Parts: sequence; structure tokens; C-alpha cells
Amino acid sequence: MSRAGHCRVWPVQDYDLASTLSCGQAFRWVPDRDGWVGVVRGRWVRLSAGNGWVQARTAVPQRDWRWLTDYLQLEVNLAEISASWPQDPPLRAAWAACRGLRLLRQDPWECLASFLLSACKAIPQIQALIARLCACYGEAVPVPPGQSAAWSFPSPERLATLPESSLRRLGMGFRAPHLLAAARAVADGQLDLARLPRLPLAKARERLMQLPGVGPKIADCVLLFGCGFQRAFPVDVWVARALRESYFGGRRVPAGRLREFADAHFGPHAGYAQQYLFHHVRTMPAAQRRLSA
DNA sequence: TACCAGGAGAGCG
DNA sequence: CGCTCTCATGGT
Repeated sequence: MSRAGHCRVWPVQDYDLASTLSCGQAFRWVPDRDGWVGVVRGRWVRLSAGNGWVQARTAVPQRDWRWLTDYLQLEVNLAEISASWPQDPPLRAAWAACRGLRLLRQDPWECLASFLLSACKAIPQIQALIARLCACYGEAVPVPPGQSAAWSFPSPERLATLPESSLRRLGMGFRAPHLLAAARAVADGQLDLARLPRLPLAKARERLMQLPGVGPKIADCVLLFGCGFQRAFPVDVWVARALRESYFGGRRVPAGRLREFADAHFGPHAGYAQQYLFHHVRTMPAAQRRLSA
């Protein structure tokens, strides 16, 4: 396989592509026969995987594949991450059940916009809403012959020009003004997302939470999935449920306290642990979870 | 019909 | 601080 072209294969151990693309950290991947089709940083790409390899096909020849290898985090060593975790039964059970699940490194703006829209919605609805947003306000990207049309994620500059009513028409409800305010802040240069990864975690979180509609949970999603803060720990209803069930005897605990517990308990890669707990609790019935733990 | 969905924010005791 | 209510919409 030539290094420059439409196609590329990478050898990689313990990479569960299906879990990684469908576990709720990214919302634009669509199953396609034995693979997945999506748009990453404005490029159409089809991914497939087998035992020990991941393959990509693009619409346009690629000279430099770093936009994709960085997105897929191919160089990350999962064993080192799990070795940094505590050896408690609930986490080991999630680790065993979700073998090969990876965190992606996504575009921060797409991440911020997507999770603003995720508030209080089911994942399939989030996917559908984001698909409508891209089809209406993204730019058409080249696709291979015979493939259905695809769009880039709309830029903050583009969304900032829209009236709120245009966004509400897509079914965003109360999230529409939040997305609009975020688009304007980024387009204005008032919020520099590219700078966030160089700030201390607490500062970066504080900065994001100045936006209307961005609280601790959405801020942590952007920091973990888009800025590379491995310690960020988004607490949503599912993770809260999993933590209460496994570490607090089923008692109800405020989200802030759960995040503090997680930070102290799971350590420098707490965010990775969060995704395993999230995926596990969402894909496995409670009785079966307790059995394997 | 009632309830829930990868929340946030205001109001209240 | 911790609880409750509201925000808008679509799905079981």
C-alpha cells in the first residue's frame, strides 16, 4: 500500500473501531457494510478494521495522514492507561467488557457545538440533529463515485451569521441560543479554542463554562474529547448511575462530588475510565454487570 | 399519558 | 450547599 493516495492501512493492537466510533463520544459516524463512513476535519473518510489493523479510504488522495492518525489516536498505548487505574472490580469489569475502546481526539469546535446540542437528548436524536445541522449549514465535501453526499461540520463563522429561528427550525429547542452564543464567541475570537489545551485543566474548564449552556458536564466533554485533557471526567446521567451503583452503595450523590471522587480515585487517565464505565453501563444490563464484577 | 433523554441555570430554604 | 422547576423536542 503506497503512503500517498486514497487508501492507507495501519497496524494497531487492541483497537475496537466499532465501539470507538459508536460509543457516544462522536456523533457523525454511519455504519457502512463492514466499515464506517464519516467526515473528519472536512474530509470524507471510510474506515474499516480487522484483527491488528485499521484501514482508511478517502475521496481525495492524501499526502499527509496526520489529521486522521491524530483523530484516531493510533499511537496511544491502552495497556499503559489501564495500568494507571486502580484495580477495583467495577472498572476491571468495564475494561474487560469494552476491550479496545479508544478515546478520539476531535476538533474542539465540533465537540463544543455537538455537546451543546446533546443536553437532555438521546444519542440517536443527537446524531439526527447534528446530521441536519451539517446538511443545512456545512459545506459539501468531495465523496467517491457512488457514495452519498457529505458535508463538513459548519464553521462558527457560518453559524454566527444565522438568526436563532433558523437553528430552532432544525429542532434544537432551548439549545439554539446556546449554540449561537458559542459560535459568536469563537468567530469573534473572544474564545480561542486552540489555546485551551495549553491552559491548566481548571482554567480551561472555567473558560468554557463562561458560555451560556456550558456547565461542568459539557465543558468536560470538550476538554476530554477535543482538547486532550485525559483527567477531565464528564458526569452525565449514565456515569452518575454507574458510579452511585459501584462506589456509593446506590445512594444519590451530587454530580460535583462524583467528579471529585473520580479525579482522586481514577487518577491521570480518569477520562478514559469514564468512557469505559459509560459504554459498559449503556450496553450491558445491570444484572450481567454485577455478575462480571 | 407520563416519563426520559450524555444539562444548565435560576430560585428557594 | 442541595433541592426543584423550567427550558424544547421527540421517542417509548
